[in-house]
Amino acid sequence: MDTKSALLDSAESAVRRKGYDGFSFADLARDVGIRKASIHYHFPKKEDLAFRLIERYGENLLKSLDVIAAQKTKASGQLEAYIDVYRRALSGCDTLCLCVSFSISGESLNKTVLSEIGKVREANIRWLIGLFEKGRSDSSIANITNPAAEASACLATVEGAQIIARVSGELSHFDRSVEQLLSRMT
Amino acid sequence: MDTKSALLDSAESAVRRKGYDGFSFADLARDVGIRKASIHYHFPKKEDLAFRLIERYGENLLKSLDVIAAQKTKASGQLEAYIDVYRRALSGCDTLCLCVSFSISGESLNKTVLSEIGKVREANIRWLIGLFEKGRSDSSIANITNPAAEASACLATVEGAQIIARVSGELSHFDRSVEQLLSRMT
DNA sequence: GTCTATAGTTTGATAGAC
DNA sequence: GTCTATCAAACTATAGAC
Repeated sequence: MDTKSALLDSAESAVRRKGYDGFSFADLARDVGIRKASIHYHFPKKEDLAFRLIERYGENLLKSLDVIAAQKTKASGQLEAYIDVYRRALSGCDTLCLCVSFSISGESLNKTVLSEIGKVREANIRWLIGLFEKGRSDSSIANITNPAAEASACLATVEGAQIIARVSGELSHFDRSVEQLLSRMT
Repeated sequence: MDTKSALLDSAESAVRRKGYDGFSFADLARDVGIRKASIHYHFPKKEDLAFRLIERYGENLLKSLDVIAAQKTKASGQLEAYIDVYRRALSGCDTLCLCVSFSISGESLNKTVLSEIGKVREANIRWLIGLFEKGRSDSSIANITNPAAEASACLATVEGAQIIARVSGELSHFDRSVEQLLSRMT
């Protein structure tokens, strides 16, 4: 594994565990096994690291969504898989999704990073709208009248469910929060 | 206003705007108009401040919920008012609810503080379960089969909706996320 | 690419005068 | 209760050797 990728992996985990203001180059250096000054060769400023983190996160998320769309034919199965992405991202209630973690430290991030977070979220919502439109057509999800509202509510619910599980340390709290959503599948 | 309350007000706003790791005693001192060393007279350690913050937050939340329960007779009206508490807490997409902000910095908080956050959330959920039980009895909210699942989903949704609005800077994103929830009122 | 060395800030916290 | 003065530790970042 190249150092740059190792730094990104370690940083992503740290941000999702502790927030952007909660992790330092010292943590990163210790984790990857180089000196903290060396980090600046790969990412001159902490902001450069932040930008690359959210950019890579967006790329990976889109890939995951593509895989789901390719593997599951029914909307209900796609929704199930989508929720499981957020469930697994908790990894033992230790880490939140990167967007959620970044959202709290908004004042420490520059406009470029914030705008990239917005783009990722929009792509996410767009995919969800497609999902709920499909759910309305194939009738695999009950009571869909407004796919756009469903998409926003769904994203809010899985992100909020992560937060509740994270602070309580109970994965069952995540499951309880999304139970309603899953119960609409036919 | 006594200094201690002024410090708590300033600190609460700061945590909700920037997270626990994102605000410093220097910010606080500047805002309240005393020297940062003086803060330690009121709160010896930053953790003492954090604990009093979440404790006070819990007290205020319970008071708000009591007022809602006293003023609104129908469950639908109470749900509307509940969602509005979280909407107003955003205050121009500048501040999250304290529980959400604290959740991200979990690793910087001691067990006492984390446990208090848990208690506040449990009281919140308990109140919501009562609300949805009432909604099932008075039929002012549609399709309630499981009040406990509804309560967890509702809390997750309003918290997630706050995050989405916060990072996008658009209050309309909050409204879109809770639209689904509000559309079930009769 | 990674290192040592170091600059320059900022952090939470303490001691002691008033 | 609030102040000045100060501390040790942590922080991001840079310069220059290898």
